Amino acid sequence: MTSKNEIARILHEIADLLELQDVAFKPRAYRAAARQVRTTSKGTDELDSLEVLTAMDGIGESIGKKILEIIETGSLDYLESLRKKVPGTMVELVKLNGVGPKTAIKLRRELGITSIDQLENAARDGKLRDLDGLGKKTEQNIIDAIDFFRAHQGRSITGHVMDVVTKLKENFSSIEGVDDVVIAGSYRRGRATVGDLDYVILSSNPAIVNESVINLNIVSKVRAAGKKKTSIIIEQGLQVDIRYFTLESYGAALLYFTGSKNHNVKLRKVAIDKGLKLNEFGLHDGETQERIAGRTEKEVYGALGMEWITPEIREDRGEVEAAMEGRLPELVTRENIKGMFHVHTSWSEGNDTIQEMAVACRDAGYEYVAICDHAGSLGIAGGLMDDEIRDQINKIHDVDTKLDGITLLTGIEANIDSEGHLDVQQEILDDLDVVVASIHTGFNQSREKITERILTAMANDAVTIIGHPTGRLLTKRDSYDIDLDKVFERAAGLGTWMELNAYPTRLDLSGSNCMKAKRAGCTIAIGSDAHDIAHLRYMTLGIKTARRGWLEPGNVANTKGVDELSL
DNA sequence: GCCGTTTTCGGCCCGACTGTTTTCAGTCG
Ligand SMILES: Nc1nc2c(ncn2[C@H]2C[C@H](O)[C@@H](COP(=O)(O)OP(=O)(O)OP(=O)(O)O)O2)c(=O)[nH]1
Ligand SMILES: [Mg+2]
Ligand SMILES: [Mg+2]
Ligand SMILES: [Zn+2]
Repeated sequence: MTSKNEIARILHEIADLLELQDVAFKPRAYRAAARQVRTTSKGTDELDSLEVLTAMDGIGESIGKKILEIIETGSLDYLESLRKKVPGTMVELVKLNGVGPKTAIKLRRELGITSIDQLENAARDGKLRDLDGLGKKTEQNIIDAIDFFRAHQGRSITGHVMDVVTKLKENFSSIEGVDDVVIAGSYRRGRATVGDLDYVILSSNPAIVNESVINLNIVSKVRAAGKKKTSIIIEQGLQVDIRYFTLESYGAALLYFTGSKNHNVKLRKVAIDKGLKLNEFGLHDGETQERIAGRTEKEVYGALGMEWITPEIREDRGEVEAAMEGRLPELVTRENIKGMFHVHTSWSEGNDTIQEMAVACRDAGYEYVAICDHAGSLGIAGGLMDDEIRDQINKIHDVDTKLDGITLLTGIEANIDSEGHLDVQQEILDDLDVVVASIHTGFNQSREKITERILTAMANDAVTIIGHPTGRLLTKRDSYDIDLDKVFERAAGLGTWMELNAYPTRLDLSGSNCMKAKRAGCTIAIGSDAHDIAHLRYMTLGIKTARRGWLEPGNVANTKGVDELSL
């Protein structure tokens, strides 16, 4: 059976191909439908009737029937016919900065160009400058865009840019005439990866400030620089977008630049329905254009009839409706987090001793920490063999007795083998407080097989947490193929916790998967997976991800006190 | 292609910057 992700991928591809034929509005409709399919809490097997499908927002008769065809036959005639009309490589073209659907279509029509390689040859041969609407500058811009695309494509891991974000803020703040600097965009929303960094700068003299900004020595390229916004490239090809605003617009500006785009569009529709107009300068009367709100985000939301919405959930996934009806959830916060699961020490491949890790957790304000080093029977490098785990249990008890102010829990990160069994003696597992069971091998097994491995692992009473349940490594490796709906349902029944692994390259479960897990009735344990005390700070990413999944304190195991854990 | 407590047809968010153009299209945020 075709998975929801695969159906969504097909709908996306249709949108891309339609866009490259200059079809209006349909691409948006297909993308909206794809989003619905990807995020629905219904299982694929429930999507087998037109009634169910068309009941979903953004899915009508036409797309509904196409989804049915995909589910029933595994393919889609409409997609095949589109693929015949538009070469697949053409979607590369619009990934280039400055090249959109109109240009791509023109390039194909006038010069037969359908790939980046062909475009590069034509540009270097000076063939683009004579096209209607293009010129020498555009030709050079396209050459630059191709170079840039090849050198640095892709998004950045949020945990890896945290220091850059702080440094930039300091840089901008120290410029004469800058009154405030706020990081907005996907970073403020707490996404696991960011496409760029977006800053709102408060200033009554943007012209002078902008001059200083583009002359900072961190700037490697100025993409665009105008009176109200500027876009620069800094180290490693990271793009930084800046918008300048004044106080009366500051809230509306933050709202706009924090996004998401879908959230913005939804708010603007709400405004229209009320006879108003929302832009980044404020909320305005539709007729007189008089400003109604704009100084703070709260003021704008309020004037639209809503409570203030926390940035992490501004994704148009029901938060606008919830805010209008006054039923926004109270999301988990750092203050709610009492304990730390899943840290590594020098006993396996961590950098710090049990004692050092425990002290760092205590000083960070946690009441307990579960030491969960790698088990090694499956050949995991640096992992502990059974006798070493026994020794470590004694050591952990030892440190726990001697150290005040924090409780140490014994634990292990055991490996789920290709049959779903764990690579640690059952007797030991039964003794441990916290058993994290993770898949570290056999990623290429079938969806059925991998799902079955996890279900088998969960059937083991000793297992507390399923570690990084999808196995994704951000920007490196996709998740293995797994039926999460099934896993969540079983986990909810058994009381097994799902990990939200807070390590920057994982953040697994993702926010949207946390949301599904919550709806299924699961408890989520935020695991730091720290291999060094310096990694403990990444818990903030884990908490933001949990908030993105609409998790409330009651959904998160770490909010329990050590006596309430019932391990 | 989807949608509708003002609509079943006619909208679909709104604005800044660039490069090309003699008044604005295209792209991007
Ligand atoms: N109203 C409106 N706002 C937009 C649009 N595109 C972007 N924005 C706003 C919302 C975005 O969060 C914000 C920054 O744009 P970005 O392209 O940097 O997106 P964002 O940071 O959300 O994601 P990213 O990780 O950078 O890909 O600008 C748009 O088409 N319409
Ligand atoms: Mg951004
Ligand atoms: Mg941006
Ligand atoms: Zn692991």
